[in-house]
Amino acid sequence: MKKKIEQLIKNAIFSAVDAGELSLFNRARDQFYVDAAKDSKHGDFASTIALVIAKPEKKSPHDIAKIIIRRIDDLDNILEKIEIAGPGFINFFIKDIAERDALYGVLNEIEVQGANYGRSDIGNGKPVQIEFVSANPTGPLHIGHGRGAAVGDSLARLLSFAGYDVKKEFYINDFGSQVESLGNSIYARYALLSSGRPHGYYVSPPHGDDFSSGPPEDAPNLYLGEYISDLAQEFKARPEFEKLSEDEKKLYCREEGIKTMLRQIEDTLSKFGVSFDEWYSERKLYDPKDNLVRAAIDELREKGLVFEEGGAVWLRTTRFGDDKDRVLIRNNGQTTYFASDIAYHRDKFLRGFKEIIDVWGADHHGYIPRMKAAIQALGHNPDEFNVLLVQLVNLMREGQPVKMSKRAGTFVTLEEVMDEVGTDACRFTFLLRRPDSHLDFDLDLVKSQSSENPVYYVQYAHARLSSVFRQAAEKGIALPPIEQVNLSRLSLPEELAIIKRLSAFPELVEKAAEAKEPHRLTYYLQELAGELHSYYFRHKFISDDLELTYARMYLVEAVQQVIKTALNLLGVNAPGSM
RNA sequence: GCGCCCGUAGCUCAGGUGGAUAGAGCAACAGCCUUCUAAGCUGUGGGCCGCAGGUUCGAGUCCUGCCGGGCGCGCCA
Repeated sequence: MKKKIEQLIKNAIFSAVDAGELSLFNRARDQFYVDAAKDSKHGDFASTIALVIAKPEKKSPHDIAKIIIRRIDDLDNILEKIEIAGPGFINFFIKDIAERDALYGVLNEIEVQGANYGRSDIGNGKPVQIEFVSANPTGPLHIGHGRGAAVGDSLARLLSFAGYDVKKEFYINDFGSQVESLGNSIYARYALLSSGRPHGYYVSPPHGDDFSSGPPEDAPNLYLGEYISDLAQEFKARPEFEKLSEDEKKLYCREEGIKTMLRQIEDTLSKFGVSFDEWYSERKLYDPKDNLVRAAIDELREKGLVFEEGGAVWLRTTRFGDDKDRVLIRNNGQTTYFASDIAYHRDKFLRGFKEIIDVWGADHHGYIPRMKAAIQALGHNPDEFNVLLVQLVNLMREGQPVKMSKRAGTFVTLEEVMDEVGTDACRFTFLLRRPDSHLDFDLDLVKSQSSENPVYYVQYAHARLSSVFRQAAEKGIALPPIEQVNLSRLSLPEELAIIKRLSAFPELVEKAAEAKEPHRLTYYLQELAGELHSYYFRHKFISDDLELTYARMYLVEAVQQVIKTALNLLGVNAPGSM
């Protein structure tokens, strides 16, 4: 219906241009600023086109509106009337019959397309890669990773539904000092276990088992979490481990530590409903046979963007808007994290992705300019590389923030949070707000208020409808094919309003995908669920009036389908009963 | 000091790329289970959109300055 209105305006403008009443300027435009009117006094659809083009046309909006209206050719006879209102809004009133026919058509569409209703091809098969979580394999995932996982995974689902060819990737930082520390930490614990200290503490902490005051002074770079001593004890129990030399044991601690942590991370994410197409190891970038870091630096060098100073090798990122130039190779010969990242992102493009999305913690935002600069230095359009910032989560308990430090070993893991509040509530809560807004996640609140949690409100709508269908089945109601159902029995304002909302779903998907904002879906879901609950309370769906019953069954079936589809895009379950 | 993000109801936040009278949940108060699930529904109150200018037909939305909060500014990752 909206498309039809747009077409009418377009034709009217073109006709006016041909007649010389409007300038050619507007022919180039493909937007006609049509929107569903918020207030029914303003009709069904409203266009601001006259206001928008008033300036370049050098005419008053009112005059332009008059010209357009005069030239609108309502071939399908769908318009009741057109009005000019306010400063120059053009309000379209659709004939009742025409509007209702269009709405019933939506129910048909949903019935036919099922789970594919809302699917779009705006992505046009464009290969997009989205990298998220990418936590260091030096400890368990925490709640911040959970938020990144929920946002990244949901965005991937959304983009895929909108027609993009999406691949999800996890970047493993298994090279450099972080994993070195992991290995050392485990080995140190092991050494202490072997020296007869039963708990394997590196030093005796001043307050018993409590590391919340920070790492011991004589071992500032060690991870102190309980999982470290767990790993040490686990390795110590392995026969193959005890046979190794001390040097080999250190290596073993690092390598097996990484492996074990990665396995844990993968398990947690899988439990969270998140899987990846690719786990990309940083070590791969240093593979001697095709040293990608060297290749990346060489490429940049050939472009004359690399220079040496103070014994270090630099990239001239200031050429592309960065504050200062950045080091690629330190004067001790070691490459920087930045160098790895450049090689990694270069490889992403080499693998054929046309757009790259990175989901980062907001505390890394200062890193964006240099990365954008690097992308340009490699000869790419900076728009092909987008960073989505996810604000860190404040984990609360009883209204008090839970202080967490990986080093000190005091943190609540994502796994624990999931077990406490449930994965559905967890994911939905993360997607309730814009990713870049701060989020207080109070465990006790989410737990105790679980019955008032928006996720249950939405899921309940779905479950409730399942229950209705069970009732209908019990009563022996067999739904005839939709062509044989008199949908025009759906005439209540709330029924038409619900269908209208259903009809808005495909556009919502497209807009949310374009804006990369999955949280719009959660808002839509709450609104739709609200309308459904209200409708349910006021009207019986199953009644002696079979014709009406059939029509309503198709309506609520469509509602259930859209709820299910949208929940699925969020990675949240749509239960049949609760 | 410089840079980025944020400031909307008592609280937590939406506000679709500038549109008509700024919304929702929670909290508060008053009601609704002989009815397909009360994890639900109905109603009420609540606002200087941080402040001050600017851009234009029109600003919560865009620009500038200030105030207040968060984060970042390494040859760390």
